[in-house]
Amino acid sequence: MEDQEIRKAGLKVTVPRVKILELLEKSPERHVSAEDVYKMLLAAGEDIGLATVYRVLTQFEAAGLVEKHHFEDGYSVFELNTGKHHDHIICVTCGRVEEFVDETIEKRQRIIAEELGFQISEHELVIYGKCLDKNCDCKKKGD
Amino acid sequence: MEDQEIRKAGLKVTVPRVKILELLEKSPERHVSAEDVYKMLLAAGEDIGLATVYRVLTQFEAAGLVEKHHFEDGYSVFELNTGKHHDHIICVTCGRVEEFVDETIEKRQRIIAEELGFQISEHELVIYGKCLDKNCDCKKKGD
DNA sequence: AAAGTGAATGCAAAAGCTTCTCATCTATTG
DNA sequence: CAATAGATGAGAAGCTTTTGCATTCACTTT
Ligand SMILES: [Mn+2]
Ligand SMILES: [Mn+2]
Ligand SMILES: [Zn+2]
Ligand SMILES: [Zn+2]
Repeated sequence: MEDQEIRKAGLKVTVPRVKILELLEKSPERHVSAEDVYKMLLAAGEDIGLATVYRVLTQFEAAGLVEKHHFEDGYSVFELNTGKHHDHIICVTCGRVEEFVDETIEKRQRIIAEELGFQISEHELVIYGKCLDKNCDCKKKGD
Repeated sequence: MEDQEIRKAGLKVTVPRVKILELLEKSPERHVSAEDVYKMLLAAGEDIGLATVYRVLTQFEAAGLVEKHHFEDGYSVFELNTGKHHDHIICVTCGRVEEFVDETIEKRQRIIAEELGFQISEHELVIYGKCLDKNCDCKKKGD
């Protein structure tokens, strides 16, 4: 299943690549760091080096299988590329990440780029805030 | 002149702090990395350590005198805080940075945060593209 | 099915950016 | 001008990410 995607990317179908892609597809958390992936693999009993995780994620990104983001923390996070662009809003308290798309914002960006004489290649919009959800983990002080 | 701003921030008025603030005010490039600041100081004959540059910039940020951004390059850039929020569009070819504000985008963000149950603390929007300006440095192949 | 070949892997080392430690120095106050 | 809390520079250390290299592996060819 994943095999075809990997092959299509011009990469050999190896255990690390299959496991990493599976993990990205099945992980409960869509947005994971290389370290996260590495630890999850370890926990799952896989013996895959951190360098390989970085290499594979980078190759997957180049192949368009995953996307890399820089949420202001000092490290990168990866997520499966769904083919549909979206932006992010992150809770600075609990780290929860929600995704959204707003066509008005997207359109305004195209207009702005046009006005300023730029040909857009991509953009990154991240909103930071506190989630007000009373059921969120970050509200449960004593559990 | 800068002295008052530094004092107001609760910091002692020292040579490194004054020089760094002056540099940020006078630099032709608004968006500079810590390394940039360090090298410009060196070039100006000032003997200020890189660690001090980082410390001072961090303190200035905490005091609201400067802002820090993470344009996807792996390092941080700083700029004088004008008090007016703005976003950025960057040429991936020449690195030129333009600033813009779009009230429609700002408003939509507030609505989205509201809908998703977040209380916004800040946001960062960066558009990447190629500048089409024929007079831009990145178009002058043979000069 | 076995061999051959280039690609992929794991580990350790190194790189790049940023922060920390600590001995020395300095701005500020009285 | 002495006293003192705070600031500095140099280098060590910290973190994330990349790289070098010997070994292993996937895929093709016999
Ligand atoms: Mn996402
Ligand atoms: Mn700016
Ligand atoms: Zn968007
Ligand atoms: Zn904005």
